[in-house]
Amino acid sequence: MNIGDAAKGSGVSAKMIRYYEQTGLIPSAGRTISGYRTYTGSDVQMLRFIRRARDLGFQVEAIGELLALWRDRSRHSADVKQLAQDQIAGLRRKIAEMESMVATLDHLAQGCSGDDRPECPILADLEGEASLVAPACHGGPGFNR
Amino acid sequence: MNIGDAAKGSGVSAKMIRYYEQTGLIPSAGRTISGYRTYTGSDVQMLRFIRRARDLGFQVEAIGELLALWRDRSRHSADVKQLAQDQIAGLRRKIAEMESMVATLDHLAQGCSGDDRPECPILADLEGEASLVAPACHGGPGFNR
DNA sequence: GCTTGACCTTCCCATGATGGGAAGCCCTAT
DNA sequence: ATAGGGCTTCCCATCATGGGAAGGTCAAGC
Repeated sequence: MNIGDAAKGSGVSAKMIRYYEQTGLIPSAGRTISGYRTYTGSDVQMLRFIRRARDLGFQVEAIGELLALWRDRSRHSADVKQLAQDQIAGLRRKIAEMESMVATLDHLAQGCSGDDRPECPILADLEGEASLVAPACHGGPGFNR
Repeated sequence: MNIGDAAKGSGVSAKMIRYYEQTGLIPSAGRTISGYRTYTGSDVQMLRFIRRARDLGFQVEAIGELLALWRDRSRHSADVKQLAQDQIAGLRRKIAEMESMVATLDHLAQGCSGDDRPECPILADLEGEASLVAPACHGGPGFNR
């Protein structure tokens, strides 16, 4: 089948299939005499594997390792598990970062009247007036006055 | 002061200061006769504002809006709050996505023996065998054998 | 057979925020 | 005057993805 069908069948765009080939994530596809790439059912399965891994947030580099393990019948599941756990750890780290941002923003937004007055603890905080909770102040530390 | 001092004082790299100028986020800095950019204390304060906003995950485009509101003395705090809440919503959406990935991965990893055997529900899932929990197949659940 | 439209190819460019590095000018302290 | 560090611009790279142009190919319908 042609690249368009492989794309439809796998959920990976034709652009990305070519990109994956170019970067070596997947082997070069066969070609027709006229130069069209050809794909088999198992190629589509591999592409679907890749798409699922992407959906789980794996970087392309890690997907390369996953594919290698997938193809290796004498793999140790411990190696796969390790990749998954690294991925989990990375995601948890990013989640924690973002949760910290949300906490700060939420805190600041709650202190903001949100009406037509200009005073705003959010801007005051960004300005670096004081700590996270810096009230609209403009006159020194207001948070324990 | 020169760009290096502004960078040190604000926590924004010289590279990024030039980039922000180039993209119009900040106005063009003054120049000495010989072409060096010059910065004032309030420029540094603006840069610090930008860096804090970045630390809260705001995209540069949103920071432009925040800066405009910051400079606008007749702003309505409601507009600032709206930006903050949009940011919170965006972060929460990404967090939810990642949490879903973690949940799936965690689930799969727990079903993986993680030893020297090749069977692995993680790969089986990526392969698209069945549902999230697809056990190492060819013979039923292996992880509680 | 020829046309048409859909598909394929390669190549270049763009994203967003950031860094690296080179070539060359400037400034200051010795 | 010379050395060193800082500044300038310009180009390139990241990472995964898409857009689009120019041109070749294929299959269906007339």
